[in-house]
Amino acid sequence: MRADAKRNYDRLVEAAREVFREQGYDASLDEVAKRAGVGPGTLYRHFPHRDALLDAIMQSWVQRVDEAVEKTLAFEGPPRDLLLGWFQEYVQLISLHKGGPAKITSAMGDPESPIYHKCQVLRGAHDQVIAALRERNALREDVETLQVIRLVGGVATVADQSELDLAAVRPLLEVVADGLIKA
Amino acid sequence: MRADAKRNYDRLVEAAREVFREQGYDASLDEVAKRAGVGPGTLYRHFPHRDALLDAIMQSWVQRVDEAVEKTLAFEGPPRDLLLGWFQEYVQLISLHKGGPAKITSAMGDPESPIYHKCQVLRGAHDQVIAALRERNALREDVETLQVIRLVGGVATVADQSELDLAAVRPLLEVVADGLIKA
DNA sequence: TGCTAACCGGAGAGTGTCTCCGTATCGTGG
DNA sequence: CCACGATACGGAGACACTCTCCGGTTAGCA
Repeated sequence: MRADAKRNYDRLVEAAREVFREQGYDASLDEVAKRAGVGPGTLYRHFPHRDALLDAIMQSWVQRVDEAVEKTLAFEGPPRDLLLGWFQEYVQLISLHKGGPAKITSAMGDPESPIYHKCQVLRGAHDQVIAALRERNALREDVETLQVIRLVGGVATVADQSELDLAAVRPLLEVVADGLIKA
Repeated sequence: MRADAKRNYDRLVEAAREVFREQGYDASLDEVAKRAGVGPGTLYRHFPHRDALLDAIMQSWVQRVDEAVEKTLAFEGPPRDLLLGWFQEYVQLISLHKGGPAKITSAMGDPESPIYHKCQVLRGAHDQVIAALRERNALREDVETLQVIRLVGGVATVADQSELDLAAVRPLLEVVADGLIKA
């Protein structure tokens, strides 16, 4: 890759991160190009479609996801609180910009999605947390990872679209957690 | 209202119902106008924005919602099954076309939304079902109607966006119901 | 039948997406 | 150090969608 190409690539990712955070995932891509100081042609050569840009942005997630999992697994309290804590981390992770939760949650179960592979990191994270709870025999037996992801993703999506704050989201997550924890 | 105006109004609503069902709530409004056999100007005079069209479409809901509530309240079995049955009715009601669940769920808590008042019918329906369960002392005390709506709306939204069938949605609703029913 | 308020619908401005291709730049091999 | 080919740049523009404005038309009443 030529030096100028790499420079523009990096600028575009950075600009996209900014614009998406400010205006949501529906923001104009020309705006992204403009802010990166390049023409639209350059943007579309590097990133054939919107999702490719999202994919690049999500690179930096991996580390943060790992940290969140580690923190969760180190938790010593009751299983319900562990699960609840993880849910809150997860909701924050996927709520980086407007439209994110919906995008990610639906990509999670769609191997055709351009960001499917990135989402598998999140799925693996869930697997680890769920496995830890199973070890303590705290979880209902018939639930699958994908179901948990969809439940929490649903809450995050609603929260995103209704612009709910953490205080409003928490009781929703509690209900989900209570429904998952063994009675 | 002049006869020709009413005729066009009705045609537009019917066309919108068709187009939204086929292509989702994001479909082109010019397409709706074309299918109704009128110009875009006529469409936008009758319906200043997309939501106004949705509002008109939702007119026919009221009756169906009432029927669903009645059916639910007549149910004699255990509270969990009553709640689950209602959830399924509700998800079907708001999943008339792609994008519907998200739209409705976020409008539910936003008095500024053009379809807010229509949504209050749905809210009233939830209130009735929840009141019935409270009477049986079957529900957790600290939950509010809006929270229940958001939880089920979240599941419906995810189902809509991931194109899940009823079989995939049911276990998700079960978790929510279990989290709401008194232990 | 004739009048007028109400309605119709197409042209077009504004915005966003995405492509094509002439031009500019990089970086290597001579 | 320079020249040249490969690579990348970016703006013009085709296309799609939303929404408005206004000249022409029509319904319905007197």
